[in-house]
Amino acid sequence: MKIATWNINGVKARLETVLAWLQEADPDVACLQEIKSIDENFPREEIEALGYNVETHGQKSFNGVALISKRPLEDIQRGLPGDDSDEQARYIEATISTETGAVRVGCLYLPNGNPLGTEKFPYKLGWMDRLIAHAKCRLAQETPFLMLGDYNVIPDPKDARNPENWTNDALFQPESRQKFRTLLNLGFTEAVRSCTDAAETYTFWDYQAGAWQKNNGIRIDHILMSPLATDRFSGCGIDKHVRGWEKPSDHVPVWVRLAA
DNA sequence: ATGCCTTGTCGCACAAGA
Repeated sequence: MKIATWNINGVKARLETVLAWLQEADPDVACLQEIKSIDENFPREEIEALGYNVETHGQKSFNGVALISKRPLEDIQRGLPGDDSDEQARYIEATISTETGAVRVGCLYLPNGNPLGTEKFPYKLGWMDRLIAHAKCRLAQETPFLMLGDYNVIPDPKDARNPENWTNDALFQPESRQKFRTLLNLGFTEAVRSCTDAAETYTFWDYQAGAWQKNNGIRIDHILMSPLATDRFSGCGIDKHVRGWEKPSDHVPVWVRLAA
């Protein structure tokens, strides 16, 4: 079973690219972020035509997440618990049943948090606290659980080509990295770093200043697996070549493979 | 560098991203 995550930066502008990638990569489940669409405008028929079920949690203009799966998506949960006043569409979760049991999959778009010194950074940290609380809840349950998405956190200096350029950025603040470690230390395995220690392993390259051509990237899209999910983990990858396609997103897909 | 691109918006410049 192949489960992927990708921040597509706008489903309207990226539909042809998304369809091309789905046909090439053939994931069983895909978590999409930054759909930038309300649910009613999401191009569900085009994706259903490739054999997928589609569930969205969108909003106007910004943010928005979607879960697509060849198998049915059950027990859909929209929004991250812990703050009823939060109107930003950044989380959707569902259960997928397989021949060997169910997996619970959370698709997340963690707040960017920039610029520092505004209300955006405490919103990011508060959202991470809510994610930690929710993850504890899921770890206490029997179903294998994965959280995939755009975490907007550079975990380590080696996860940036030029870490010194990020010292005043919300993605690389000590508080952001600390909370990411707290989340991991609940008992999750981070898929990509469990596969490779290779330097220059990135998932995002800015559109500006030739970042892609210079390989000036960062690694901010992550897949966290609960112990029961990790037991079934058999491999992972980053579809870096997609960044070189026409009209690319600034992020590329990241995926894991689980037994059955 | 408050810059550089890209997307979406009841557009004709601006907000937001990272």
